[in-house]
Amino acid sequence: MPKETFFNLPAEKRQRILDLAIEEFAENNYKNASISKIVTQAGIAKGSFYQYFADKQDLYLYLIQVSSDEKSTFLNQSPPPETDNIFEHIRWLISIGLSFEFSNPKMAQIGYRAVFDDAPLPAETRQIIAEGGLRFFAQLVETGKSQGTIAPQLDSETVAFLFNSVFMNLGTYLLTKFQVAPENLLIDRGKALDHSDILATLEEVIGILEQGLSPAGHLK
Amino acid sequence: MPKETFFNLPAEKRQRILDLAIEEFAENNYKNASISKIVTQAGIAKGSFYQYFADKQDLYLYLIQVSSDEKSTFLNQSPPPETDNIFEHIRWLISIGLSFEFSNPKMAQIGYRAVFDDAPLPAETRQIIAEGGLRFFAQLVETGKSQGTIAPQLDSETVAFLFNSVFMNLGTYLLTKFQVAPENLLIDRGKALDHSDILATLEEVIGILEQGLSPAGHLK
DNA sequence: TAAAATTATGACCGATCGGTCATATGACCG
DNA sequence: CGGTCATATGACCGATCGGTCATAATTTTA
Repeated sequence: MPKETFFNLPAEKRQRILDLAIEEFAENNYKNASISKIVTQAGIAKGSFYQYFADKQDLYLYLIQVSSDEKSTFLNQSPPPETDNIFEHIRWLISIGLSFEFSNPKMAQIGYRAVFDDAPLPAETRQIIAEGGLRFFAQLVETGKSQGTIAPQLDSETVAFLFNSVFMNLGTYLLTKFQVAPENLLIDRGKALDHSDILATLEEVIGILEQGLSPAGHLK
Repeated sequence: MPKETFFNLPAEKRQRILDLAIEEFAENNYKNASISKIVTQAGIAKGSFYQYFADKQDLYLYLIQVSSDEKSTFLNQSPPPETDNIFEHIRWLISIGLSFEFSNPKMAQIGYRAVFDDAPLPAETRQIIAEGGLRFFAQLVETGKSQGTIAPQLDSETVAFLFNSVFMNLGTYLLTKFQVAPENLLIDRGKALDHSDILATLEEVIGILEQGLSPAGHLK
């Protein structure tokens, strides 16, 4: 947690530091992200930074939290679908996740790094994040099996891995495929996904998985 | 390319340096991989290293080449299947790729990093590697469409992305899922994939994709 | 064996890093 | 005004990095 001094800062200055920190940690892994660079670009003294944060990790964990909070607000903006079909549920989840990634690509990037990097997360937190994706999808798969939308003889863990692999990179893929400029995102905050071509691609991917996992074809 | 001095070294010493370098670059990205650490562990003077290699990048590019050569020998060890079905072809390709990854996990890791890291590859080389996976799969998808094994209305680029995402991480997933110990790999060099449970999982993943992409269910 | 060529060495360099600290600045209060 | 207290500063520290170079040790050649 940042020190009180940081929160006493003029909002503009505080935000400038935060923005530069987000950019630095989005572009570099934990070790390579440079405090020196942040303070130089922010136009503050090195010593000032350490009046705001205990150390590098303090800043990093704060960024993780800010990023997580931001994503939560996205999830609360639109209600979950009422259907029981897990693929409907995934459609909803992923499209919200994409909205977040499209309007906060840097924050999303920090989140990804948190999973794969050498980041100094508390062991507990790291475990939760790392297994979170797989566990979460594994749970969905179980539900899908009991609904009859996923072939029961498939290995749940493997299917969860499949989901995880695909959706992990989908945001970045769509960003490059449709050449979405960051400016457009900030304006449309949360509405960027209204582009029908993006949604169509998402639909295609989920459709392939839905058909591939359906019990119909897996009658050995 | 290493200097002649490096190749004049006693084979044992040369290999020791190479092994430590492979380990260092497998565990760290380019910037964090430390020459100082390598020479310390190898028991040679810093200056000696620079008698063998022009600089850090020289060593790195050599590792990439060694890794690439090693994988080539794997591909030449077993002949491609005679079938025209691209899923058969993928089965063959991926199982060979897994053989390589299972018996040379560190080299494979260096290859992955080459795609995602900030590695100082010649722009040309980087482009080839980065787009290689996608382009390659996209070509396969086109073939699959003309064979009638992939629904023609699907976006080839998106399907290629799907393949790429899944197979990119499959090796690591299988390594952890089946807790394969590195020692076993080195002994069985290339035979590690004989474990039927591993092959069964690979089969499951390809089966899901094959069914998901088949034209049968995509009749809109 | 003496000269020449090759290889090995580690102190040293400048740059960068995260982090510290004595000191300066300036706002607020009595 | 004087005093207090939060904030700002940047020189400085030790560690690590990639890379250099004069010199020493060793091997090869004549």
